Amino acid sequence: MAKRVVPEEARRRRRPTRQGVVLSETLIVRAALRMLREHGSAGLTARRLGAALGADPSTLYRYFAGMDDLARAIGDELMGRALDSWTATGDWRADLRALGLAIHSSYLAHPQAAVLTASRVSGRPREIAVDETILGILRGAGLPDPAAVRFYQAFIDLALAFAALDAGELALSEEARTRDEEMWDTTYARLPATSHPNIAATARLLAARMLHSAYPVVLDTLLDGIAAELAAAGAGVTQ
Amino acid sequence: MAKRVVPEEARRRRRPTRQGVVLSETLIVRAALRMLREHGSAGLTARRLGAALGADPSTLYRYFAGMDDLARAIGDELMGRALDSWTATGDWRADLRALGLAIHSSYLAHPQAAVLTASRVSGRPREIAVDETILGILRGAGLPDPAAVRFYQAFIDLALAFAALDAGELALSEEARTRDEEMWDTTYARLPATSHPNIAATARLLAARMLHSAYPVVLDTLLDGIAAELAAAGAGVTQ
DNA sequence: GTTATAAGGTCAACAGCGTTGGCATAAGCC
DNA sequence: GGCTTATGCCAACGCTGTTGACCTTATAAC
Repeated sequence: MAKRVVPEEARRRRRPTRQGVVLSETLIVRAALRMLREHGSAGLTARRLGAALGADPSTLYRYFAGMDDLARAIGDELMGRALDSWTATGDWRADLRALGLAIHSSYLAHPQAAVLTASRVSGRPREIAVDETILGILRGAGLPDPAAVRFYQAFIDLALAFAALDAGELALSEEARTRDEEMWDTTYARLPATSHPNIAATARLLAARMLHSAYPVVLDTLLDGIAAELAAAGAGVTQ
Repeated sequence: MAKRVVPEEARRRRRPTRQGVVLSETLIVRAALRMLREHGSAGLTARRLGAALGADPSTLYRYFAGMDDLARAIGDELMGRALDSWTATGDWRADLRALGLAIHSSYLAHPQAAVLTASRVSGRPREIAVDETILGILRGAGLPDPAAVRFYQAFIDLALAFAALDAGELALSEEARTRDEEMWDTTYARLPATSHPNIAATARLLAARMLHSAYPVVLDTLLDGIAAELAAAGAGVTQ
């Protein structure tokens, strides 16, 4: 267990490091994002982050309980950026679609960070703001509360799950990614039609399709499902 | 890079370890699964695995290029178990649904392993067998190849993405999980209705809902989407 | 101003990690 | 029965997260 972490808003004595840097939670998180981008998801270490900030590694433990806690803070930062890049229009379907894609692309903008954080619920303020927003859209569209909650969970889990999955691919090292992409040519495309008729028949389409995320496809089917529920629930709802 | 890994089928000289254990790829993978279950996803280390097998840690590098390669082998084992537990009925919708749930639950049966592997495409034989099966069901149902490929990707990515997400929750230590669940009571349920009206209004439903996976909900909407596509194609409507 | 408090910085050390190179040995081919 | 080499073991390297002890200085109280 860490000694004691003073919450950001209660910090008063901002003593600079030996090298003159004045630390703060957001400064550390930003530096961590930069390091993740430059050195990959395994490149974020306490020592390196300390060095980049001009501070001793152990200083980080004054701000976060451990590397895991730091990861959750990074996730919240990404969630906040998604919400900031989004604006409501009042059309529930367009708003949900845009918000889902915003979350997805906010995480994919920092794939190495997303790999670390996308599958963790942080419970931090910006994540809560996103939850409130989604629920508001669904209830505002006219869904009864049980359905709103059901689709809220499906929506946010879908966005996070695909963010993690797609980020995993992007976060691979250049070398590992080309090796993965070559696998389609060297392994899948060469399977004989006798043993794997369906892969052989669609190899060309598969290779082209695998370059894109499946998230938009699945998101749209989820939105279709919500629309169907709305049509069934509210008699006389225009389409 | 590791020295040279002899593929399993080319191994001839099965020399026992000092403690009498005769190693093999599957023996190592099984032991790794056991360790993951017992010690959590951070508990799988080369040294511990070596000790559990009665072998030197470095011996593992005769079988796998590194811990990452071992993780991919573990993923393939889980995929194989999913396929083994599944039987075809000829009804595309029932078959896809059962297969998706089989993959999901095969990974969730070893959440600590799933966290490590679910977001990696292994390209190993059993994973390829699953791919071939899914494509066969979709094309057999009558989908034209482009749609079959589109839904194949959506289907497998959805299964893997939710496996990873849900496994992440299950894989938390007992302590961390109860802390996460308490967060609903201590954080979400106490948000004032003035600042977070939608969360406040549905707090009860949310707490109940969050105990289940959203995967079945999303899977069913995807199957609905496939059915709609089939109906459109069957009616002579082309995309 | 002066002084007391403790926040917030540094430093050194720990145990454990993945991984490698060198070496020993025995399994199986000729 | 000897030779080759796959496969085991050992020792070591540089790295990691984390902690406890210590120092220093910004702020609050007087």
